[in-house]
Amino acid sequence: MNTTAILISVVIPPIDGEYLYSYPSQLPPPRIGDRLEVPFGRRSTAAYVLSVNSSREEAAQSAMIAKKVVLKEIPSDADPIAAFLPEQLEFFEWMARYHAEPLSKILDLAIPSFAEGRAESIVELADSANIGAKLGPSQARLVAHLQSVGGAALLSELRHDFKNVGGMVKSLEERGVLRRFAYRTPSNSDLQASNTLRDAKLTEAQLGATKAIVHSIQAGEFHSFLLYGVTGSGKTEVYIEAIHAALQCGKSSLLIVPEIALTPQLIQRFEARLDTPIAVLHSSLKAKDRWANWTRLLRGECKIAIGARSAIFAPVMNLGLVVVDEEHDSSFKQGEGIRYHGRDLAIVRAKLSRCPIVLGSATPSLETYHHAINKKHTLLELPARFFTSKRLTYKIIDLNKIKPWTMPSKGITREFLQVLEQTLDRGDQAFVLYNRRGFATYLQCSHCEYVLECPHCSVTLTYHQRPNSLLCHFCGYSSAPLLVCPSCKKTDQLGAVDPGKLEPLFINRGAGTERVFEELQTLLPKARLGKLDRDAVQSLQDYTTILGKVRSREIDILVGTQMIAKGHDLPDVTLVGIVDCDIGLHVPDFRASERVFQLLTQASGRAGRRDKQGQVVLQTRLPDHPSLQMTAKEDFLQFANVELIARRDMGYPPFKRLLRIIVSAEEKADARNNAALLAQVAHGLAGRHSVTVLGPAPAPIEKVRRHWRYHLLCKGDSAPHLQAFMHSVRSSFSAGRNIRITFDMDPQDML
DNA sequence: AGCACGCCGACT
DNA sequence: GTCGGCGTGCTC
Repeated sequence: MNTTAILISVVIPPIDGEYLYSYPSQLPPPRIGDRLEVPFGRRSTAAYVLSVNSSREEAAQSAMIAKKVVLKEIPSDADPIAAFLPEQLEFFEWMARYHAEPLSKILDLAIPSFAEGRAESIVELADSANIGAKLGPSQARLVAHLQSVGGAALLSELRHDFKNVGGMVKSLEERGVLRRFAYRTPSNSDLQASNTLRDAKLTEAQLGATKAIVHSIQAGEFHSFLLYGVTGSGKTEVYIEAIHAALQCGKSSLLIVPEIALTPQLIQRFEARLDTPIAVLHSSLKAKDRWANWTRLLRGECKIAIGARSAIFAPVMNLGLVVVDEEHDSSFKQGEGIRYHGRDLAIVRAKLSRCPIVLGSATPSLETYHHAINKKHTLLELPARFFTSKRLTYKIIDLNKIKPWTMPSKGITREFLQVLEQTLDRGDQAFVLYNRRGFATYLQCSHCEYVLECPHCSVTLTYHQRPNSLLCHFCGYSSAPLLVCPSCKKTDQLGAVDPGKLEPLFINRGAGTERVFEELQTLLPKARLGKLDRDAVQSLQDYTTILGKVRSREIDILVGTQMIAKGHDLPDVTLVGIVDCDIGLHVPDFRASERVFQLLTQASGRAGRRDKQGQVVLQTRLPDHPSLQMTAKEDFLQFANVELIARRDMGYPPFKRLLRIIVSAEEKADARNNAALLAQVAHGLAGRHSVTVLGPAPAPIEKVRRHWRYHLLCKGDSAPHLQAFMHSVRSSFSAGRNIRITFDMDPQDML
């Protein structure tokens, strides 16, 4: 045996456990955090180096020898590339434990794919001539699925819904039924330059906040701050000053913002004020650029990283400060796969890096606020509106007291319309919020009253005029408008006989932004309307463009979903009208009130910046609801206190921690039975971990992408309790092959 | 996750 | 008979 051989220990995504290899001693040894190809089974696969030639390897090797396992040697053309920093390993390991996932999967999630290699495959149906080929049942299902989604799909997406995809695609490809080719990420044009921002003088409050943060940076200790300040109170200035101070200590900073806020303007503002390169980690950057920025951080060429949720994994060296802006934003929680929370991970990262973290918000999450009250976070307040001392005026319109026939249109009351007209007459602009896309929320058969549902999900199909189609907002399924009712088989006669006389078969129920847009166009024909929602915004570029049109006054009224609630300083917008404040209040979710309050408050903040008097119109059928009342009183504290009492009484966060376990399967009975079995195991383990288990119950949205879902809700007094419990459940329950079990630690919604 | 091996049902 | 479905187990 070669005594000079180097031993390395690696993890191999997505497999659990560490694997030991010998490394050619003539090569320079790899380093912790390197990524390299290793022979594994009869193939070669990517691996991440966890440790090199330590006593750990020696011990592991003895165990291997006892088991008569011969270590494989890494080929001598191995080309290890740095992928993460050794100092990040502790953080990744923490995350692996917290979510009870293999470390290798965490690394795979955290580290961007390399520019070269590993191209995603797109699978496309070949010409219909070949589809007549004999197919097995699952192959037929795959082909049918492809047909239903327009003939092509990403291989990785198919993996989601089918098992043994690789094998099936291979054999179907050989038979000419399918084609497979490399998918190239559509390129996103680079950030465009704009004028720089002037320096702003700090207010007393800003100075005080900055001082506290800088103190912790200099001391090199963990400290968490809640920077509480309304829109325009100048939180960004505090971030910039703190980052600047970190730079002067020779330390780096990491800034996490909601995806939608990651605009060129934001980056420019930081670049203009901090004379140092910034690594932007943007999910829609070209893979090559993303990797380039990642590498700049790895090499220490950049000392500042700005990005959305996943930027929390950025290899920022010698971290001195972490900032999470709009801390309450729900986009920090990953909704699929490993459901991590960017904000919570940011706190962990700061703790492990011994540096301060700043959580900024005008409407803090109740978790964060609660921790601030209990002195876990230090509260830093920026009280004054930076640009104006004028408060907003709020007008609550109680729709219960208004006769529908007195309304100028279905959604807009006379009073709201008047205010809109006055605003336009003054030469000002308005935002109109309607937090739902499309034209009609659902379509109902006029004959049998059947409501159209997505064939894959248990949600209604939304009618969109542009393009003229039915759309599932959950899975993205779309179809042309139906002319035959699937339930009573009656045919839509409209247009066929006498267009003037007949009613359409399906009646539009409920509204969306398209509908509100149309109503406003009819009511205010002279106004120039714009629309801002997911349908209008395909990329961040579109988002910036539309807001730019508002700024340049090409748009008088902007209609949109929650997207309009976050935005920039638009001085001439003096009216924000919320067509229906109650959307989102009736969903079966304990965070509903909190989210609605945040939405209403953030939207209101768009009105009347600078020196103009701003107005907010709130149309509602629940005029006494705290979410609405406290928005109108601008009283976050009272809202938080009311809501926190309810949370405590109900045993919800922040007083208890939650773990949601979702069991899903294509067959409803499979999902139900396995959920019941899992529940038995969970109930059995609950007591000894001081966890209580509720359920199983069907998930509020029972079916998603053809999979039926049941869930369990587990409550624990502390995260470690729940974590231990989750590990036990994981190891003592193995579900059937076609059953998927998802563990959602700290779930943000229960749908 | 792949990819083997290995076992059962409906076609030449 | 055998092709091809999918269950089980291993990969340093």
